Amino acid sequence: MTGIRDVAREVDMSTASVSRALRGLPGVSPETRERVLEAARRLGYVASPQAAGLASGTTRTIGVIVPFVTRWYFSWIVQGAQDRLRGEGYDLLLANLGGDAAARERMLATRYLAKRVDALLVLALTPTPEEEQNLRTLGLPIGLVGARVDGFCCVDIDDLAVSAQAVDHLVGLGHRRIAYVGGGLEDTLDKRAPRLRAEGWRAAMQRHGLDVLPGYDEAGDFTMAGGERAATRLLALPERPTAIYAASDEMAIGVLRALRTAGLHAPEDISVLGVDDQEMASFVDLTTIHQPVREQGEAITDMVLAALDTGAGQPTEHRTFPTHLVPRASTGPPASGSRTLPR
Amino acid sequence: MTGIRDVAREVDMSTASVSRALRGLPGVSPETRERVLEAARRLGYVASPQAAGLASGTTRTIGVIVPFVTRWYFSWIVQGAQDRLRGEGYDLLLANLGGDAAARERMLATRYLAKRVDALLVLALTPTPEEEQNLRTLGLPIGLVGARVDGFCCVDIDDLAVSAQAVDHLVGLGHRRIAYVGGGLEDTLDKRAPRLRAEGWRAAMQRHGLDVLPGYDEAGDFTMAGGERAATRLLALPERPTAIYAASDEMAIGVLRALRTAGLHAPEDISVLGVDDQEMASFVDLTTIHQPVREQGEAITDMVLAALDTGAGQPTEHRTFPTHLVPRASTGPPASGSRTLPR
DNA sequence: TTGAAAGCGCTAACAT
DNA sequence: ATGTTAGCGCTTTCAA
Repeated sequence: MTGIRDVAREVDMSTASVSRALRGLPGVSPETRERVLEAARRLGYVASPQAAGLASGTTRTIGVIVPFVTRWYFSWIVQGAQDRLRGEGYDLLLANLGGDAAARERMLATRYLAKRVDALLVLALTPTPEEEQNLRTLGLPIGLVGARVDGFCCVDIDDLAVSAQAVDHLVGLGHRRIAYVGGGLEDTLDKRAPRLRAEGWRAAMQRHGLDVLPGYDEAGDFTMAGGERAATRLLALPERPTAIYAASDEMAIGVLRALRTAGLHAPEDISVLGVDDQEMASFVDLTTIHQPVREQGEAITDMVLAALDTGAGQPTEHRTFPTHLVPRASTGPPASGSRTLPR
Repeated sequence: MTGIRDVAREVDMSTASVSRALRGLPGVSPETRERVLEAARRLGYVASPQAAGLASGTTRTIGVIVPFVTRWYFSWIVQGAQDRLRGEGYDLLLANLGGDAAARERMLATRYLAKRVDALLVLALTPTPEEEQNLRTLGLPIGLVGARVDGFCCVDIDDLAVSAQAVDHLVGLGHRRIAYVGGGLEDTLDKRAPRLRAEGWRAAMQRHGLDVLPGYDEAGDFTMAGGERAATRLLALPERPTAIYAASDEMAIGVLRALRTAGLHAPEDISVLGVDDQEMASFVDLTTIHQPVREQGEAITDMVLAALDTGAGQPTEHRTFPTHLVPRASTGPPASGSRTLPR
């Protein structure tokens, strides 16, 4: 494997000068640089990141901690991050927890990543106080997506506003019995968005003077199957909702499926609304709250990269992205006699 | 940042012994090991992978080259890989091309990854002869998913058989005019699966003595939108197909959408069949060919890990996973008078 | 503008 | 069972 010494020998110079030339540092005559670059190219030389890192104290690697790679939201954040990293010369170390709490512990509560990466992106995980303390002592720029903690770069959406947009839309159509499908006990990793969206839904209901009936807050685990089960339970309620607001498109699609199984249709029988606006939503004509996901990944990466550039220790930039309603065919006015509709 | 010397000082031993103790190497008394582990834990010591790698010549990192992270198939392969890596103490370096040919060039045609990873997983990319040559000279165990090249570990499915299963099913239902929706000019990265599935479709048609009518081979770019456009073109054909076989569920769902827009229904008017069997397929009741994706990711990782363990240079294990038809409601017998059905 | 020399924090080979 | 001694392949002073 050709090393910097091979290149140095080739151009008959010291490794120090070769290193300088290759990295574009000042103090190298243009012609020398050209000769070095040419030789390096010819020999197929690539610097060992290990050796370079050991000597310079950097890794040129960004760590990304993600609860699941297979979910739409997370994969698009990663996509956005990599869009920015590509070209900046940073590699991406993917720490995929796969929903595993032990893996979370290893990544967030130890110094495992400290010597591996120059900065850290943490997706949709609000650190516990201990984790927060640990992250702080890592001494790296850290970016949080879908969380908001002082002393870290943060990017998120206003989850309370998301629910307000959803409920306002439904109320505007004439709905009064609006149920919510959100997270559940199983999602041990990301609790913030589900909680805030539930809270926002309750707040909006109250603002409109509407009651939250018993059983109207259901767990959907952020999966299609979970949404389907949740809707099935909602349909069995004595006072059936006229609209179901699900905290993700996946769950909303599950809800639609449950309706169909029950021989019901959206929006004639029940209106359904989701969150995310992924491609599938347009396919099933699902009214949803759009959030810019890829952009959030790009933004957090930019922040962290900037911190790396300026050498500023722990920057504290917070940015909340706007969301908006995308009206489609799954929501409409409640069935006229819905209040007295037989089950 | 605490280093191995801090630990050594703490237990009053040499760094060599501490290193041995920490890595579980033989030649350390049990009580010494315990003392060392305790001290390391107490000090929050984590070995620098850079220094360790530089000294040992390994990186404990596996590189994964993926065309897109946001697509269902790729994210599940990555998930499968990480399932196996977790616990084995390997990190995962994600090289996401994002569909970018320049990024492919940098990852596949240079030595960029040579000093960064111990092994490489390449997803759904058949290397060009030059790339193949380059990969070989990297001297790493290399695993290919969705490709088949001598001298590399390979995992795939039989794409010809996939199409045969699809066509056989449709012919069994009585269809004779079966169109295909596959890749397109745009998918510069992964050409193999689209090509083989197209080939398999033609072969199966021929085997059944059926003609491939003009315009029956459409490009769908492996996206929902592409599938929708392809189906729209197929519906405008003078001799409309009675069945559409799409090479992915995403495209098949796009096809269903086009049907709906045209006021048609599956399977009464036209049967639709996909490939993958992702969660969404069951939701839209799409008949499809199931392939085990996560398992392919696990398998290729196992192979490469085994090569790493045994130190065998370039192993050559090939494994083809079985696929099977999952019949659902999107396929059925052709409309009785379909042959003479007006457009 | 260039070179010499001293590490970076570990592991590995060889002693003891 | 433990310690000593060289590096691994770069970058970074400090000199020239």
